[in-house]
Amino acid sequence: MTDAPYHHGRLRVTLLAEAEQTLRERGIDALSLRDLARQAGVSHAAPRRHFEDRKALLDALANVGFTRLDREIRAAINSAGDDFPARLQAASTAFVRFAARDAALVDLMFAAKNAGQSPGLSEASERLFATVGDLIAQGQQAGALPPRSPERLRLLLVAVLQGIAVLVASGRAAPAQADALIADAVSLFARGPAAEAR
Amino acid sequence: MTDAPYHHGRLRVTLLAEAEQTLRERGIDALSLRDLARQAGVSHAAPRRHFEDRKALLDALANVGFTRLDREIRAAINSAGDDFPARLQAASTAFVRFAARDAALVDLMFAAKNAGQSPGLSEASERLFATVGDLIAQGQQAGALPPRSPERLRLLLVAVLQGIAVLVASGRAAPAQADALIADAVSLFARGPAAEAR
DNA sequence: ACCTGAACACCGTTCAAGT
DNA sequence: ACCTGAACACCGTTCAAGT
Repeated sequence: MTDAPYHHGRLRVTLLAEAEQTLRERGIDALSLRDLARQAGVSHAAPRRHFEDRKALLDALANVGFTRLDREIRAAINSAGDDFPARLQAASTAFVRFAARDAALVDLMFAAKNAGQSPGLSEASERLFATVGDLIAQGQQAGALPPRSPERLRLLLVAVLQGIAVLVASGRAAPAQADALIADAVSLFARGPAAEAR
Repeated sequence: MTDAPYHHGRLRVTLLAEAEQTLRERGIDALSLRDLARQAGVSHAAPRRHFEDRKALLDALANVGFTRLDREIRAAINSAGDDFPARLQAASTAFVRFAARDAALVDLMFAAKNAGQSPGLSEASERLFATVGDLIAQGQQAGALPPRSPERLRLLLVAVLQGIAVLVASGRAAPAQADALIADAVSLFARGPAAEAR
């Protein structure tokens, strides 16, 4: 919050931080480059230097989202001990918590239009996927998962986690239900439904 | 395509059909009320009679999406015979096919901002959820699913299906991978991973 | 290298008026 | 009941010009 004019790299960081907050509090429709510039006390054409267009800002936001989600999931896994189901549950809970807090950001991160798009974005999402892959590998080493096709297991786990997260983010599953959902997903994944009721 | 002026209910249907096509071919950013009006040969203020604002049009689109997805999944289930895994796979495949064809529409349908919103929208999505619930009930009656907590199983299945669909829609899973994903999900769900490799 | 200010085309929304 | 046309405020994007 210095009074000095925005120079160096300050504006980019400032715009991104403002955008994150606006996205969280008022949704993606309220996100305009001109408004962000106004908030930053800068002319409406200034953001252009740091984000080529609106889409570039959105990509950068999704990027930040993937990086932060990856960090939070890693932290959750690392503080969950050695037990595989416990680690899986910790990762799932971190994902759901993230989705509940930043629902609009999750929309952005998994939007279809970001298919094979910007390399920076796919790089960030691939780091998250790699973290899930590591978790799968650990589960297989611990004998908690079948030893075949880690790639397919990884995709399936990502699908389950993302599916639960979106259900929570869109309000179709209440936070209370989310815990039960996670528990079911974990037991399904780590031991199969056979362990649950057969 | 009559030459008569747009009256009666024709304009609403026309606008919706145009919007569906634009959404599919050019994405949600290309969807503007003014442009739709232009395509329909009508003044830019005319759509207002049928859609109060842009959000109302988007809600209607999501509504159409849920209704159509439900219909396609029902059809797939009904033509898949009596075997539960076969029905589950047919439903999953129909979902993925829908997502691959209408990726942007799927984004819209499961967007976070449609939380507890318009009653019409939640009604349409609940019909889809009910179809999944029926499938779960069939699976339990056939003894292919554990007899407890059908509600939780339903939510979990919706999460898995939606997760796979979004992975496909966003290009993070190739159509070829989607089949393997579905097969894994089906075997995980219908028999547990224990049946796969243990 | 970074930002400003004017300009352009486009948009959503509103409203008095037409048929 | 449904549509038109003008109007308003806002937006993304471009570009010559400033520091």
